[in-house]
Amino acid sequence: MPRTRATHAASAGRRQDILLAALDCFGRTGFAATTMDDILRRSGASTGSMYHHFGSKDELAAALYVEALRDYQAGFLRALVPRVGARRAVHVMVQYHLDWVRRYPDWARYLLDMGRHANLVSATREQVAAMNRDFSAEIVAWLEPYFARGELRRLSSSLLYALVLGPAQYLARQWLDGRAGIGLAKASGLLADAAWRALQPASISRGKRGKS
Amino acid sequence: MPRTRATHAASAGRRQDILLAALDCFGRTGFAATTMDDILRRSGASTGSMYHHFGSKDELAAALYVEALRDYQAGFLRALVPRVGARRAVHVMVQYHLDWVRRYPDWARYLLDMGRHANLVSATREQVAAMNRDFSAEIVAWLEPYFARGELRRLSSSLLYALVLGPAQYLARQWLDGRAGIGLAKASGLLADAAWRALQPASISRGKRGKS
Amino acid sequence: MPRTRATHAASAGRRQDILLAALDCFGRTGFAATTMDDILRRSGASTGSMYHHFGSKDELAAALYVEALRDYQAGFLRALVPRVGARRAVHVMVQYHLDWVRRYPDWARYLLDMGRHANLVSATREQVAAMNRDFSAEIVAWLEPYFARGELRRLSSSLLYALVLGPAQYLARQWLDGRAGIGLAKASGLLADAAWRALQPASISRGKRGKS
Amino acid sequence: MPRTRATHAASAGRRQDILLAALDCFGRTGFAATTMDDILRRSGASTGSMYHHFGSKDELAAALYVEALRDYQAGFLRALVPRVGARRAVHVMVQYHLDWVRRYPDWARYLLDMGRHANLVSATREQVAAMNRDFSAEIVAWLEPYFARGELRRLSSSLLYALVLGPAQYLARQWLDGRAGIGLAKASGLLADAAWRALQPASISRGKRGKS
DNA sequence: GATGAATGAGCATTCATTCAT
DNA sequence: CATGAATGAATGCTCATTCAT
Repeated sequence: MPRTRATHAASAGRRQDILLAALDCFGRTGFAATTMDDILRRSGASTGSMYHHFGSKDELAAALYVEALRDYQAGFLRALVPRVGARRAVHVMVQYHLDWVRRYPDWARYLLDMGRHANLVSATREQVAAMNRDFSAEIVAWLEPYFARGELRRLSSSLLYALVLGPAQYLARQWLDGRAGIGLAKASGLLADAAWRALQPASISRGKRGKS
Repeated sequence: MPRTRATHAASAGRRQDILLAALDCFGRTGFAATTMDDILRRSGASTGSMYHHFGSKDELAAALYVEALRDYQAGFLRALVPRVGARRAVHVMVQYHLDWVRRYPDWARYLLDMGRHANLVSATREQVAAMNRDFSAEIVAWLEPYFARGELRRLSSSLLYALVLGPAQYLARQWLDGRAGIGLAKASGLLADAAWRALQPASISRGKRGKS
Repeated sequence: MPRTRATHAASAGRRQDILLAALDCFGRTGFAATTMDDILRRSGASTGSMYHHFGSKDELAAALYVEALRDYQAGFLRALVPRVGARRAVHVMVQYHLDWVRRYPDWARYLLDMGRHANLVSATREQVAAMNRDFSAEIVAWLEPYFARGELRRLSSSLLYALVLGPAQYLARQWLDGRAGIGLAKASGLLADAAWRALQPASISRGKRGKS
Repeated sequence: MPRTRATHAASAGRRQDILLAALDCFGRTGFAATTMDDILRRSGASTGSMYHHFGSKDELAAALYVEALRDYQAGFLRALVPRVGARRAVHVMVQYHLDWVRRYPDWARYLLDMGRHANLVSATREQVAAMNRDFSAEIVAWLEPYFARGELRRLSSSLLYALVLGPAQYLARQWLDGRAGIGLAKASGLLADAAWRALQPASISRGKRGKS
């Protein structure tokens, strides 16, 4: 995960090398189109070594996915400073998201690409589901005061994320593909503001409504 | 939707059969994991026939992509009725998007999945780029009056799409994966409204701003 | 065969077009590596038309082979003017050979390439064998007077051809591959002379012989 | 002859097995008509093993070609004993050639068949060209004294080979196809003598010349 | 832990040939 | 005679994975 080397001892090197090589390859060509050989060559490891550390391509992909997700979520939760205003709260989430993508584009790309069709070994699938559950719960708990006070609309989590992260995600995808005409940092404020508006209690623009 | 241009006789059948079979397979298992044999079996065509109509797996995927994109964009532009209010204009776009996804989930899934890593033959890549360029230009032209009158914020197209379609896209992805806790039709109004709020000229919620 | 068009009526066109296209393709890439489609494209004919005229790829190749062989042999026999001196007789054969190769390089290449592994339909195989038998017989008959008079060594036909045509053939192969440092016409006299020397009755250079 | 360079351990086995199986198959049915599966079955290797050692069918064919050529040329040069009489020198070349064909008919067949249309990977093409260049240079150097003393005609190498090896080559082809009415060993002396005559300085039979 | 030769099922694609129009 | 869509067996090659050293 975002740390580049030497997690504990110096011997974690091989494992980490492989992980990073895989990240690079998957990011470049996608999971399916990447061959174990590609990863082998890029990491400098041997076939045997590779299978010693990761039992299979799927397992490797899963380990990578968990690593990425863990880092993203941990950072996210760390950013959730308590007792800020509602507007600040929304901004924090959007900006963390864009920031993380900007700082770890490879990991972001991977997380985004693997979201669907994730070839997750069933064991990992459950682990990921749990991580997402916990993550979501913590966020909701953090937001609860704002909901309770009516400062933010209480929405189903699907809608909540769609409104808060949807625009950021959309732009992030474009940016990662080199097709966004604007930097993520620059867009950050605007997108955060849009999310903030979206979460305002309902009354805002009703006046202008025609028939619809 | 995705109707073939009915080549000459009524026998556009084979080609279309293959196209639809491919759509189904790609949607189910993804491009890379789908074998030509899967498509063969599902379409009832023979290997030779398949390669007679489409030169390769990539070409087939590209043809499918263009077909999907063409239909999405054509419908989108048809929905852009002129001279409606600004609010209505924004709603139209969001709702068309969600509607299309809801009515053609297979095509939507395919378009979404192929967005990145698109194995597009270089010839097709250019065609797609041109389609997107034209499409974007028409939308911007349609919105121009609203920008001019100051009814909608004039933003770069990246940001514009991020704000308008971002949330819808986010939810659509979840829905297509069966992970959205809500129907697309039901969410439509809310997401459209959020987009509308996002595009309001800047002053709206400034009062509540702290320092940020 | 070496005539370019219109053997009889104007309708022989298609057949001849195909034949020539095949010759060209086989010569370029070899029989096995040439696809029926290559020939189709080059000849402008359609699949059906092609199979109407020639039942199969092998049959086409066989027809071509017979055509080439017939022309080569007919010309050869025509060149065998009677009652010339022994030396002249030998020269005639070598020079005809080189001349034919030089004038019909494509046909020569084909004949040379198909000599081995000839995918000849069994019917054709027999026909070719007969043609060769007759051809050989006529040559031997023509040479008989020289043998009888002791002006040329009487050798088995294998050896005879090896001595007479071997050098010419060797150079012809190189020339057809663009690897001969000399023109065929220029080499003609020298090779013919070598053949003539080779066929002299045995005594010539004995004086110089050591033990061998 | 074609012994592998015995890589390291005694286990050069697999590679050599495949090489020999390929030689056999190519010789039997020709390069194009031989399938990788044929070679697989005959060698007892697995698909993967085969492609581990040789990257492709073409590469395998090229490796085989180089092996054959190397052995032929090395043996040839070894046979060039210095300071023998001119006649003996010519005999040595012709006889080595026929001898090699007789002792390694499979390799000879392959070399002969692959001469044209050689599917040589471009890397190999250059290597082969270099081998031929060097080989030719050594032969010419060896013959130089005879040329200098006027004991042999100084000819371009194309012509030289055509005269010396042409007849032998012609007969060898027939013999390899089972169509020569005579054994190679038996023909050897006669063909060598013909080459010797051919290389004599020009004056020999001029007296008999008519007009020509 | 590391190495790399070996495995073999599976894949995209080719291509001679057939046949309905 | 001509056309070209359709056929499907066969082919070269890939690639995740195993295993002996």
